Amino acid sequence: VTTAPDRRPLAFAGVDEILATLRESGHRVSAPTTLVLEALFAADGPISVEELESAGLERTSVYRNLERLEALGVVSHVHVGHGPGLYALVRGADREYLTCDRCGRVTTLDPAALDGVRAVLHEQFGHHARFSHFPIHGLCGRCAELGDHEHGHTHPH
Amino acid sequence: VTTAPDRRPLAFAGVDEILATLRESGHRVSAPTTLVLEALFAADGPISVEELESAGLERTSVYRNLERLEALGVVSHVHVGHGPGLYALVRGADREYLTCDRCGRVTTLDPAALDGVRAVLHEQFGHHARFSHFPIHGLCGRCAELGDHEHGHTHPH
DNA sequence: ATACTTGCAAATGATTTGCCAGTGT
DNA sequence: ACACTGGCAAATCATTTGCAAGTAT
Repeated sequence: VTTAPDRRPLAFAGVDEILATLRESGHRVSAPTTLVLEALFAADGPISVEELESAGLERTSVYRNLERLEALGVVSHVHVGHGPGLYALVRGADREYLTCDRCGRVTTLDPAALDGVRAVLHEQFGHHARFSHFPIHGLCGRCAELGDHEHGHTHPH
Repeated sequence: VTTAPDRRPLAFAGVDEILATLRESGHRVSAPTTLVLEALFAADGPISVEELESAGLERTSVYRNLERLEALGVVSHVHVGHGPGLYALVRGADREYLTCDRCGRVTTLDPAALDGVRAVLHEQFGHHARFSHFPIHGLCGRCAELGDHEHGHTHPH
């Protein structure tokens, strides 16, 4: 990744805080920038560029703002199944994800919640697992109960 | 050519066994089909369509054969990082994968090897994890030792 | 003989890039 | 003013699809 200036935990209570921080850091704030942040702030989980577009934005502009905000550590994205990337605000620390291949639900977790899993993987394979960019896939409890039969998978192909 | 008496569904010792099984099941075997299977058989891990093409095949034909073979349970594919899908022969049971975001190495595991991880996830979240189609990402021991510094990631973006 | 496959071209979907006009500071 | 940003078109990349011609059984 490219530059990484000030690594302070861009945490905040609202979009205004982020905008102020950005300006103070010498970054420009345009209408799309504000709208993207507001949409991300309003969302209760990672959302797609398509959803951001519906806020009345140009797709390219959304991508460029997300890219910029991600480089600044304000935004991050996850790859869920075969779908497009899903973006979310980085609130304090990186979040990690669990997703269901059948119902598509994405569960956001505090990294500490997966320390147990990480420990097992490190012990067994010396692997340092991270589930913030590529989540843990599988079936959530509810969907698993509906039988292991073939149903309307969200992740075919 | 060996005779493989005990294996289950479409397990086998060589490409000839697979071809025979396919024909017996009423499927057609063409040159591309044979070449794709031979390339997959020769590979020691999941490989890309690009690599299969270098065996002198049409890209579209490779995709269609893989799709067909996958539907028959003979082939499966994994999504590693941001790269293209990687295909491998299904030898007996599904394999699961671990991959390093920095060096790109893909480690193939017997599903049982991840039962410990699966147990923790099931206990904590009621989640039934599967790492056969979407592997566990992170850093392998070797790459992690090289420091958590920013280097040549294979999974930027 | 006939249904299934191939090969090539064109379509799709997600994301990126080029370029020039517009604008935040 | 001037560098950074937005908008729009065109380019990539991986993968899929349409269709005419070829072929396995």
